[in-house]
Amino acid sequence: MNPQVSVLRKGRKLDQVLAGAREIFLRDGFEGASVDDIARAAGVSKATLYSYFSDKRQLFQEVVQAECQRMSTEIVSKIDDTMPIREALSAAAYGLTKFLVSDFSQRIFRICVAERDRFPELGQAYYAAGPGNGHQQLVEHLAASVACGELEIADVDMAAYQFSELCKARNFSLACFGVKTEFGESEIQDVAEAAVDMFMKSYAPKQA
Amino acid sequence: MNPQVSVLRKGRKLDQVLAGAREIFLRDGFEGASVDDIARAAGVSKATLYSYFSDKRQLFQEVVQAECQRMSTEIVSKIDDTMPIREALSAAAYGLTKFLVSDFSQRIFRICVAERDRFPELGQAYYAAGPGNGHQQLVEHLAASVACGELEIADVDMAAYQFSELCKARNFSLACFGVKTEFGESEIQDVAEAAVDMFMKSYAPKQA
DNA sequence: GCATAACTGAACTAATCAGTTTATATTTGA
DNA sequence: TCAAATATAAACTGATTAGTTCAGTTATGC
Repeated sequence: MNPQVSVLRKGRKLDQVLAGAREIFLRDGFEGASVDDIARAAGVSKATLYSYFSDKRQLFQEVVQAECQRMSTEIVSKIDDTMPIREALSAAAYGLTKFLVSDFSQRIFRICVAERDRFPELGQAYYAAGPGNGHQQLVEHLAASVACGELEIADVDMAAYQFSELCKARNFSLACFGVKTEFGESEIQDVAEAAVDMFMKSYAPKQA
Repeated sequence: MNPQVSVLRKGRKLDQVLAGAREIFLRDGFEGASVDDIARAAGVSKATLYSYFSDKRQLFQEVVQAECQRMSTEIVSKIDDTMPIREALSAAAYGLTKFLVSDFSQRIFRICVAERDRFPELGQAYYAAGPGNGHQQLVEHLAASVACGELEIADVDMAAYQFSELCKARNFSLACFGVKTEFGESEIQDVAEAAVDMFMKSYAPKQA
């Protein structure tokens, strides 16, 4: 709703603190990050840091919330309504497949998963801003394509889940478990194309 | 290779220690678990614990390795060759969909992801014993079905990845992020059926 | 230029936790 | 039965870290 709702003290170094915290939390996670490290990375004294935030927890939440907002707006800004469905899906599949194995996305994912017990609301907020949001967008596009006869889908909601899940085929698990961390263009394209192929074979009306 | 290769001192309380460690690590993760807690849960003194294991790390590795073996043999034991492909896939899809959102599987997954930096080889071992192993099994089955004309698949490897990924649709992400933790039978069945439907539409030859 | 708010650095507290030590007790097996 | 192996409880070390305090410094607005 309101992007700047936080009631943080204003002050010269607030942005520095947030930037430093973002860097260290993203690198080390919540438990792994030490407040001294954050203060050092931010170029700020610990006392200053604690004048903005009541504790480590609050600082962490503020950082992750900001990241969620960043991502959410970035994802939404990339949607294109004018293409025919296959092209639109190809573009979406490629973007998603690539994003899912990116270092940034993997780090955020790991933090959310790792801190699920300590911050139950964190994963939920991330889900809503990221995957949940994307899912909604996709459902709307699919429904529109069904309405104009481009697609034939009994359960649009499930189809949307399947689509995004297909973009995780092979690469995502490998990345999650650290079996493979770098992916070439073709490894991303292959998965994206296979996802679109499968999706279209299932849900595009056959011209008999 | 060798299931009992570990060179641990033998002694009366070894099994107790492992059981206690399993319980606490599974509950609290590596960093979250305290050795005192483990000793208490095992009904053993800390000194005894440290007479078996040189440090917390080694104890953790031993526990996770044992869990991987347990799971791997359990999964392999459930495979059935005699069914027609659609039924076999339905059975596999249901089993996998259910397993993926189980408390146990989610906990192991979270630990592997959370401790990726501290134990890079942990996620890799788990992947090999679990998802990787399952993938191999599936590839073989699919290849056999292709050979006898039941299926028509250009890229069997990719198809297998797609199949197991489809079983994660909707539920898995929700569980991962803690948005939803309990799933009813029908929520599992729906996903499994949708996975098989999509898979068959893509890869079962049309009887024209 | 000066009062005020913001910031610094460094030392300090209090808690947690991995791993060790020691003196004592229990189990086992021969 | 007795000696060796194994286990115990509890106190201790040493390291790390969140959060506080405070005397002194720097920047800002008026």
